[in-house]
Amino acid sequence: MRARILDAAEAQFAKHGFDGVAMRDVAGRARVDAALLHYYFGTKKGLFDAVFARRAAVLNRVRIDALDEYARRAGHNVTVEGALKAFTDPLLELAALGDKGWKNYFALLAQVNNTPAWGGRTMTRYFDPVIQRLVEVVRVALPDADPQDLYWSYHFLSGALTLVLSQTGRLERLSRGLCRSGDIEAVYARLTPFMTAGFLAVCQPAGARKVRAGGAVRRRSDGRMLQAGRG
Amino acid sequence: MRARILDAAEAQFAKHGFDGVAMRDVAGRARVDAALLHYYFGTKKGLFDAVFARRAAVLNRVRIDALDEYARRAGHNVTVEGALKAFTDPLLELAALGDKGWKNYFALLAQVNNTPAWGGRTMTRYFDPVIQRLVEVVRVALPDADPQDLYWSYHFLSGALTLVLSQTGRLERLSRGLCRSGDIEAVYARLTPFMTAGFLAVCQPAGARKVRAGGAVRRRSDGRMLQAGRG
DNA sequence: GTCTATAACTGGATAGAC
DNA sequence: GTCTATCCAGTTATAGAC
Repeated sequence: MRARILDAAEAQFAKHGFDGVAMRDVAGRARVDAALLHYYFGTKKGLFDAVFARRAAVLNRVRIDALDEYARRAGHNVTVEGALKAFTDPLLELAALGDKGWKNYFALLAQVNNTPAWGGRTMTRYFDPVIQRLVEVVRVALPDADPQDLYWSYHFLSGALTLVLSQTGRLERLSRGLCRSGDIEAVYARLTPFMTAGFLAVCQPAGARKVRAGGAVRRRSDGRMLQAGRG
Repeated sequence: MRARILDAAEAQFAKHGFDGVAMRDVAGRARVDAALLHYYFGTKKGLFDAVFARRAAVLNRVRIDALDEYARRAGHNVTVEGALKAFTDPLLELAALGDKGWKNYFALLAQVNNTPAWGGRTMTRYFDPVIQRLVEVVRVALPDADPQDLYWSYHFLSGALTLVLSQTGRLERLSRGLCRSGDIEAVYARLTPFMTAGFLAVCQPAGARKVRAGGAVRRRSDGRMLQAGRG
């Protein structure tokens, strides 16, 4: 019963946000009486928090496990790519299950992650430990990286990942049907390579960085970029 | 008067989203009578659309101009980095002005971009032309790139860019004050290098791609990734 | 634990005076 | 163009029967 309410609330909050959802709607979709929601969860905010916390716990466990497992197996041979895969793959696997609940939850995360009023606080409260663990593991691969570069790089990854899972239909429209945003296989094939290259470009100290052909970048001492070659 | 209402509405919608804002609040902050909002904009949705459209027009003009200008000057020597800079720099410059209005607007964009119910449609309606132009210009640098790879890469960029501008305070908290999300100089220094590397890693056809040391990736025919070396 | 009824309030929107 | 007054639909939340 509790679960049915949480499922319905999750779907509605994911689609319309906290303020766009009426307790009545949730009760109707869950096919329970409206007063029950208050009996179980007290307030609307209580219901929302319960929705948010339920899968956060699961998500954090599988990701922390994946990161620990990867760090243990890789030892000193940790790579940026391996660390990022350990962080994102468990999430993509859940998204690929076809489970409506997880898809809704990820769409909810995308909204919260971009909600100025309280989104930052909420994401911090629930997800900081796993992200700090990710940064730790990446640091094994890039021991000389500037922490600021690592955090900014993660921030870029976070934005991309949440938008990918946000189910807005944006990509379909933009690509005129060429890409489907629910196509997790397509994300698997591209997200980690993209992000790995990004992390390396930003976080690898200048001395250790290989200069690549075409569009090589070099960091100046003040942190601004200079474009090498023809601009 | 219209402008004062739009400014107040922009700030409120940016912070709390469409459903989190009351017309009364907007009227109060704009210090005008509540009935005036309906006189000028008809409905709440009419007000929201006016807010959204106002700066979209400005943003589209400066970005299209920057892309055209860059394509003209670079000719056949277009680089991915140059194209991405032409696309993002005008936006970052507006964000760096210190103008509260633009900051609010970008936070609003971040929310809309991640709103499942109608965000995709809205972003498409207002911003598709400039993005198609970006893809066109990037294609001059990567003529053999698969369009799907380009659209996915843009999707990643879009998510990162909107989160960066979303003003949630997330980055501050995560980095324990080491980074400030409003620090546009820091974004300048990192966003383009990160995204350029990502685009090249994903969109450069395998034949033309240099294999990099450490964490090299190869695409299989089915699009899945294989990690080279120790995983 | 569950449902009925309703309190208490806030929301968008409008009619009509000036 | 602007403001007063108000309508009324929809909201969260609770009291109390069963």
